[in-house]
Amino acid sequence: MEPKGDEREPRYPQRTPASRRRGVLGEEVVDYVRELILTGTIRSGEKIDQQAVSEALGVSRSPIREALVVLGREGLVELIPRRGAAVADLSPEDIVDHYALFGVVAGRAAALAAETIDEEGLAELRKVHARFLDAGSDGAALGPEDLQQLNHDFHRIINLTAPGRTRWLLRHLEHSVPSNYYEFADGWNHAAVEHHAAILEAIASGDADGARRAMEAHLQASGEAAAAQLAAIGFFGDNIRETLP
Amino acid sequence: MEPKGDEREPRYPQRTPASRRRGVLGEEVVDYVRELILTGTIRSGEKIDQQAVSEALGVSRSPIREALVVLGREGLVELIPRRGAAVADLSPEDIVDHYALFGVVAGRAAALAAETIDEEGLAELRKVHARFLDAGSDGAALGPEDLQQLNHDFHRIINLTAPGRTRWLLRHLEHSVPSNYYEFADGWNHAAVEHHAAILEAIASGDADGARRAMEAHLQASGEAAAAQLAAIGFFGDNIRETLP
DNA sequence: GAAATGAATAATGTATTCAAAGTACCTTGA
DNA sequence: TCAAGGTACTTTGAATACATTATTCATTTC
Repeated sequence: MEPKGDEREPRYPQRTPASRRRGVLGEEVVDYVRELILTGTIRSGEKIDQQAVSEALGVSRSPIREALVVLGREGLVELIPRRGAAVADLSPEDIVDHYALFGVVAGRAAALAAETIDEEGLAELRKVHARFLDAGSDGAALGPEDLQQLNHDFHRIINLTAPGRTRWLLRHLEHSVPSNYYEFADGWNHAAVEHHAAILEAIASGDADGARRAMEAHLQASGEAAAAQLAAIGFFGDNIRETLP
Repeated sequence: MEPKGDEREPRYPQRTPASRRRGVLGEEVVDYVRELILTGTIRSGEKIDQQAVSEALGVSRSPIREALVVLGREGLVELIPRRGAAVADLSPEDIVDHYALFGVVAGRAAALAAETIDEEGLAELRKVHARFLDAGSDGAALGPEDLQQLNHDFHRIINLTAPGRTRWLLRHLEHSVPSNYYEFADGWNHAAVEHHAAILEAIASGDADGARRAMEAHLQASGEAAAAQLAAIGFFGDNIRETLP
């Protein structure tokens, strides 16, 4: 049977943001659509209906269009003039590649950190890492989002030593890709702790090249974890058959 | 005296593209404004009036807004909700940093090229480089835009060996920054030839790490050239005093 | 019965309109 | 003279309207 349903299939989860602050509606829409994509709610190649999104969010098509253009630039959405927008057809290799790029850029930031970080920053880095370590061993029962936050803090402290443009690029590379490993990958927690330890050690001892390599390795592993997670939630659409024997 | 003139000051050079292909007006506007910024026509911090651009190009404000959002994401324009858009306040250090990032990403591509390039690609690379070399020595009188093109081809051949996402990022990093060194920097032609020679040699001999380092060095030098050029055209606005003794 | 053509329908890109917020200017009072 | 406050004008962001192009579906023809 086919649920012909209403006028328009409610393909997009309705959402009415609490604070509808005028002037940044486009940003809200970007986040909304990005989440739909990264959670596998809409799949690779699937078309994105402007009016449907517009109705789901209760805003006009203008902010929707802005958002789609932005996501097009991010590479998460493919825009074909006069034919509309579709979720970009990214392969697992693309995700791994993305993280490799993330790695070389974050590696550069780590190398800079090894050379320029001050005592205060280093102390903070150790503190965050210690809490991260505790969580892994036994103690405090930290949820996935806590680990998420600690991981984020760790990287942020390092990246703060980098020049503005580098931080800017890192932000962009981070956003257009899933960031919730800790809910999924099982051994990830343990692996991440080890990676962070290596990065911290290299930075603390002023070993720029070591810090770079450790960070690159960390993000390469992250890339594989991310690709696996995306595959698990069906992100890769039909291509999933390509990744399974 | 103040030329109060018409209703609105024609601050922006008028332009009515020959082929006004419907469906990509936003892109045209992006290119138009980007050029205004990178040529120093509008300076750091200067406000960008939507209606003025709209009138200059003869299109409505809708595509203008889309374009400004895109340029905001590129980091060339700063968007403040409800207050409008202004040319981003980039410093010479930001430009150098941008090229350093360009360098690590292009370096990765060069390293991959050293490992994976085939005979055909290598032959083409040599061919392009040979023409580049000729231009430097004596022979064919090549204009700046020819050199520009040869330089672009050289890098494109290398980047073609890289995965899709890497090429995507390289495209973006390239676009948001000036690319017409050859009209400006005097010794640049000579320097670029040497850099390219080193890169080519490393790639040809399969020396991935050497190719990476050579490419990074090349783009670091490019960054300094670009910063100097931008300073020369007054890109940095008032901050230019910072760069002069 | 299948392919092709054409009208009806839907969706896109751009223009226009409208309300809210910002800016500038002018008055007024100390 | 200068500061504070209010009013008029601009400009922005979002919504709506419109024209054009895709797409769909039925009809026709081979």
